[in-house]
Amino acid sequence: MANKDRASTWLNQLHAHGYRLTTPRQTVVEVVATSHRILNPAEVYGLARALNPKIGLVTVYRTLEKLEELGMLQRVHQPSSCQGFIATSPGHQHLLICMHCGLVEYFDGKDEKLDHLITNLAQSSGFQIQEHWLQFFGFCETCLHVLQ
Amino acid sequence: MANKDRASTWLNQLHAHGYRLTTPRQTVVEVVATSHRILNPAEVYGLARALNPKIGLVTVYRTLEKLEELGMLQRVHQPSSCQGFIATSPGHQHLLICMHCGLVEYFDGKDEKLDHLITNLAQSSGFQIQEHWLQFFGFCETCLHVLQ
DNA sequence: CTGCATGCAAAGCTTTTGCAGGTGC
DNA sequence: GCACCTGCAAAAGCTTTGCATGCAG
Repeated sequence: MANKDRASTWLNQLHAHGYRLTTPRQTVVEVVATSHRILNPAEVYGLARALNPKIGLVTVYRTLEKLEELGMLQRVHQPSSCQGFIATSPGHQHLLICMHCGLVEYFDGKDEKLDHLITNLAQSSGFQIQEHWLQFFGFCETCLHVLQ
Repeated sequence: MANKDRASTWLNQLHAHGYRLTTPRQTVVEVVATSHRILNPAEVYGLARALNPKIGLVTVYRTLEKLEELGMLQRVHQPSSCQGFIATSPGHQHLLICMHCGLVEYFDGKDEKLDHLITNLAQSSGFQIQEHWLQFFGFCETCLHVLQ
């Protein structure tokens, strides 16, 4: 799905959940649905203001909150910060994150070995395991060149 | 290693790095070196004050910062918060974390399959992968009973 | 027209910084 | 005794809340 389509899909979903389609919401959705990079609220605000100078930071926070609740956005924790957002991807996807520019690549987490590890861990520890994080951090090709 | 020993080991290491062994530092080390649970700065402060009522929150922050720099403590990100600290464990250890009480179990992350996955990912994405997080979240046996 | 949504301002938290006094070594 | 360390107070960030106005449906 092209990221432009993602924006309109998200707007439809917001509408389907009874939320009004206001200009500020459309702006925030436009920004985050089309981004390949992790964005924090301040970055979203900056990009949104370029499209719609009247938008307020508070609206950005409130819109991100809704998009996260509805499962379109996920919050991403990184070594340097934990207020980043990126579009979710269908299926259980793991992330490969550029520590310099925040570029995200998804990869499929379906892994028998991991399932097996979870079963073993649960058995040996007595924990009931609910979720897991598998994330890789590095530098993307573009940033590798820049950092040389 | 018993956790009591860990506290004195850490104090020795602090001393070896030229840091003075003050009462507030000893208190903070005592608290975090003996904890099996993830603690955030406010929790460390609370526990430290029970041992030494005069201690200041600022000193807690500054001591945690040093212990992290020297590699004795690691910062742990969780779905609910990202300001938790727990003792590091020798070797590359992954974490199993109780989402209710913060109890941590370490398990060895040495995994050929994971190394293989990293190699493949680096190749297909062009990323230079620097680090990864593999963490499991669930409920420990004790909390499972409490939550029933 | 009705009520949800917005944006400003202010409050609330957590974390960091400045500085005078205290204390390991 | 000197330099590092501490704790208070204040500043600095970031996020949330209150409220009057605005606008989607």
